[in-house]
Amino acid sequence: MSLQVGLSAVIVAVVDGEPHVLATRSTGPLGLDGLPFGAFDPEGHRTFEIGLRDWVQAQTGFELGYVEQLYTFGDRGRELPTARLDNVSDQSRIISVGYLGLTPEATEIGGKFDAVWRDWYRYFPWEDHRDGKPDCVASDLAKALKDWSDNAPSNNESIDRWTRASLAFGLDEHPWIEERVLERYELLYEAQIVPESWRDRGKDYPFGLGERVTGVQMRSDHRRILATGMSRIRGKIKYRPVVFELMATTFTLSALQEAVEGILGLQLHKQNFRRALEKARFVEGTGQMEPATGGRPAELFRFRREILAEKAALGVQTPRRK
Amino acid sequence: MSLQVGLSAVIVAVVDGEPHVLATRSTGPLGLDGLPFGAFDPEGHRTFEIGLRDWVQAQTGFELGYVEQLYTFGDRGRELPTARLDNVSDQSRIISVGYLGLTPEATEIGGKFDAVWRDWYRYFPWEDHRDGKPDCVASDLAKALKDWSDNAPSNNESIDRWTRASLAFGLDEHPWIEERVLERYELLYEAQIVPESWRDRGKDYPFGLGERVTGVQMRSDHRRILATGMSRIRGKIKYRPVVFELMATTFTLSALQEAVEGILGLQLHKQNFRRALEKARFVEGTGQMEPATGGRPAELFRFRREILAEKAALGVQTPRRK
DNA sequence: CATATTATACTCAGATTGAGCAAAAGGGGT
DNA sequence: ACCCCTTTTGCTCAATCTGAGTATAATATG
Repeated sequence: MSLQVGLSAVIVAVVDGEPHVLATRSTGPLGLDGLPFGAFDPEGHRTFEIGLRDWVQAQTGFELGYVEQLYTFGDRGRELPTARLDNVSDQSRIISVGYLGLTPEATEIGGKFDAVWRDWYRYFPWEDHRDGKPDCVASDLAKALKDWSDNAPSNNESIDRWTRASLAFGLDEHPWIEERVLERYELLYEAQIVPESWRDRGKDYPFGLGERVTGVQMRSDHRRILATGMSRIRGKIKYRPVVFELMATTFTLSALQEAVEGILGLQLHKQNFRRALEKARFVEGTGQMEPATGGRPAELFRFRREILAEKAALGVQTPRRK
Repeated sequence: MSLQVGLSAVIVAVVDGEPHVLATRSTGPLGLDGLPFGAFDPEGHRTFEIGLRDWVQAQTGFELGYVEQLYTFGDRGRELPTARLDNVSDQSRIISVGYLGLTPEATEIGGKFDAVWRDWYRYFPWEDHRDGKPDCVASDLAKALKDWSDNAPSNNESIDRWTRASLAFGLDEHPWIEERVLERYELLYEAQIVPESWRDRGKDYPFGLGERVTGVQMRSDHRRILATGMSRIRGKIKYRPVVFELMATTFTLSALQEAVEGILGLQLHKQNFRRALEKARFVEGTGQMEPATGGRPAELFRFRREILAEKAALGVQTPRRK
């Protein structure tokens, strides 16, 4: 039997401190959002990455900068029977190679590719802890997960479910671990709290929980791929200076901090964040000032790209506030 | 055009502090070592991981424990024209999904699958820095890389080459960064120091450097996949407690340290290594003793698997000695 | 019973981290 | 001009962690 291979892309940009992803809009019968997705053409492209760049370029008009492979999804169980993916016949498609791309600017999208930038918390409202634990976690999801645990077939299973849920979502005194985005989404999928769980089995979604709680669903397994991308970037930001791929050539330290905070969904301690930046020698001041801060003008900084080569080149530290 | 998808596995075990990988022995006309490799059968297996487990089980008789996806290789440029891969016709093969598997014991291999455990430094002699920088790096490879830099077409290119080489291999005062295994291998490939570079272009290997310096080659791009696996495990060991997947249920702290040292190719500071283990509460003593240490008997410890769930569950810290 | 060998315990200075306070430099209104 | 608000930037301090070294304990060996 033959397989077709698709490429899917999680393309991230930060707009005013809010992380956005490039999403394809509401096509097909179900009218769901999706990620940019295209077939990989082994004739035309020597590598996946070249294929991806070409195809994003052709369809959205902008050039990808930083790109890394995320994961290869080959799980037949997760397929959406009703999905119609461009250029890929459902019969043979099994595999999609996910990529993460980071761009410094959310260029407006033109061309035939009907894509828009969307706040990524639209799909994952429970992931934004910048103003403390959001209500949707603290009450609605906690309750739904509790129900799921209580309705387990055995007592052991019940305990196991609640242990996993409370660890993943930072309930019952457990700390919130921001990079476990995928783990949380998969738990919600397993607990059938998220509409995809029902849709993939051809059933109607029975819950009363709205998008405010469960987030906006995506077609096929795209929300899972997005979760993988978010996990990756949240983890990587701590040990590789990848944030700078999301910034313009110059930026204020506050803007940089807001970008990191947006990605992590957490607030950071300003003074310590800056101290860590200085110690790692990631940035250097340009004499210029940015006056429109609303207070004292801020100096504009630039990323010292040389540091990527120098020594260990660790990531940005993320000292939690409070 | 259709593609075939193969699964390749980097399966690691530590024998007496020496990391080993499962290799397939010298089949085919060239008589090269390779990694276990099999076609992915989308009909028979719902996921890659299930497929991999099944097929390793069937061919070697043992059960994989910890498994994670490494990377998907789809690079046509790296293909070996003369390779003959079992069950996969060369015509259509482009993609292979690499997996990393960790097992606590190097079970002897039986069955039709002609596999052996091999010290992984056999393929990467320059990666073992447990007794300081090895000669093959300090002299032979440094010289070969210097030649490659000097023979660059332009002066800029020459500087760029040497910068990359000295950074990757820790020359000229740069520190050795153990997890950059893949980067180093790819540099040697690019610099045509490694036999694969010539073989893949259908030429004979012209150098006088022996296997003591360039390591033992593998068929197709398997040495690159192995390098990817080594990079992954060397990086991950620091932020996830994966070493324990390589240990039996009980072990002495020295054996644990030797395993980590073997993986990283570095020596660690014993006291500080233990202090870090204690602080993270990764292990707990069983009252039992291991008498055959050659000196004072050592207590046998066990991994506290609960910690995987608890809090952040960081990795083992790796305080360098000297 | 001394010696070699390995395991384990303890100490200490320097660096790093978490947290908070204080001053500086703008804008806007009165 | 002056006060108030806001944001940037500079500085301090205690608690903890890290790197490195020293000392002692428990075996086997000759």
